[in-house]
Amino acid sequence: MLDIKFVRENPEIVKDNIKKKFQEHKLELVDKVIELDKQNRETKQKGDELRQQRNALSSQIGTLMQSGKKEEAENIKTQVNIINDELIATEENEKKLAEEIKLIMMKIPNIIHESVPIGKDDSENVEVKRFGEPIVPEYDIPYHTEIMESFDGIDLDSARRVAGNGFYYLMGDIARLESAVLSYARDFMIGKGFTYCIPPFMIRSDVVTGVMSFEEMDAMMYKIEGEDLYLIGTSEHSMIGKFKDQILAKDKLPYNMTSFSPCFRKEKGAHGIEERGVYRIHQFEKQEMIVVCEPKDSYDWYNKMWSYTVELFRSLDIPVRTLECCSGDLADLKSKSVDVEAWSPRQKKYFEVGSCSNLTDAQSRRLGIRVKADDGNYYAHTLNNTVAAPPRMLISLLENNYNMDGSVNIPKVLQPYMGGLEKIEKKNK
RNA sequence: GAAGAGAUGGCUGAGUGGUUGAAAGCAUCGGUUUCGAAAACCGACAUAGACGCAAAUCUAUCGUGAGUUCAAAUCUCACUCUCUUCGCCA
Repeated sequence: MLDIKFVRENPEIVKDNIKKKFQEHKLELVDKVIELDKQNRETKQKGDELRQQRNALSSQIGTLMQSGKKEEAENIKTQVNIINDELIATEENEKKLAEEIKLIMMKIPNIIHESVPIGKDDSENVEVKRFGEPIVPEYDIPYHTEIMESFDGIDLDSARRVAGNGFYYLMGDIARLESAVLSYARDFMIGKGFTYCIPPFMIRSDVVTGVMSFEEMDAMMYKIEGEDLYLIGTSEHSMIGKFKDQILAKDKLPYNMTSFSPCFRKEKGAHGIEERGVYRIHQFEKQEMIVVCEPKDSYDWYNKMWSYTVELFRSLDIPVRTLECCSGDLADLKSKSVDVEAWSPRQKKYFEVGSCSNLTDAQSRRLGIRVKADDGNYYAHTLNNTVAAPPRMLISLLENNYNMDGSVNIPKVLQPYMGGLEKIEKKNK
């Protein structure tokens, strides 16, 4: 969400930004919201004047009543009643205008960073850099669920019976590997100075609408029946919600946190063949990183954050690349975003395992996350990035460490979390 | 889950219908004093919005939302949260 003042004063910048994002249908919203804002301020002004009159007359009544001049007081009361009638209509108008403005402001996208490449959709995202050699072995690599099944590590059939499609039972070494990845990722981030945090896995609707759009909410969030609670789609939701309506002390910034949570997603809509297995599911676990910082520092953090994910994957010997999100593919709240993609030697291409975003002050304005300053408070900047989402990470881990005999090597750094196990062997059945 | 008590500015805390945006204290900042500091004294000290070069002014906000009233921190209702007691439970 942009500052209405900024929109009022820089309509051309806002419109250019909308064009860069190929959302021409939203261009009209800019002039519309400026007009509504004008009306709103006029209406507010009128309301303020009426309220002023009422307040002045009311205090007169007080004085008159005390000195026992009942008749005069009654006279003024009727005057106030006339003002109040007018005020009711004005206040209704104020409310209506404020709602309309907010609705439009939520649709106007955040100003993208000047470095963001211009493009229509994800096909125009730009590869920035590759880390590690993408190796394709001379032998075939099976589909990740097949590898897991060969270790008796997954039971999708039972999961379907128990919870339906989009859930899994992980078992044995695979389940342990998932935990190992999470623990390793957690410790990795603690080593980078981040504070480990386990947040609530459910949040109230006011937090939900603060952190995402209605469309996203409908497509992602599970609601708890009979309660004003939703299952989080990512720990970012409860982690950023933690700061809702807070005025933060300057010397407490930055808040850099790494949080663990299960993530619940409806995943409305159809998906392709490559999204079978554990690639896209209704429930998965994730280690996340969240930063709330001074506006001037947000791009430093942005660069640090994605590079931490790259470093983590490289420490597991998984080749990765970074893919810059182009203007058209960038979510409205984001100023800049980069995907970290891991190499899949089976598909012979990279696939998304993490996403790092700087939302600048768009999210904090929406949620009221401010920084206390002597000369007026201002909005903090918020960023989020995936450290590791184990189900997807397992895919890349299994594929990149798969041996011809069907065994999978455990990367050195994970071995302590696996009780020293160096290799997962195929179960002969 | 049941009953009771409560929610006021950065903090403590007064305030039960009418110059109360809110006493007092603490903290913080500026000044006087001092060689310097402490103490003392004087002063400043919420947020958001409108208008304006600025100063000033006006409006809203005492957990949230609604209601009663000419007028609400103060009365009514709902919700949220906190505390106490009981119950239940990892």
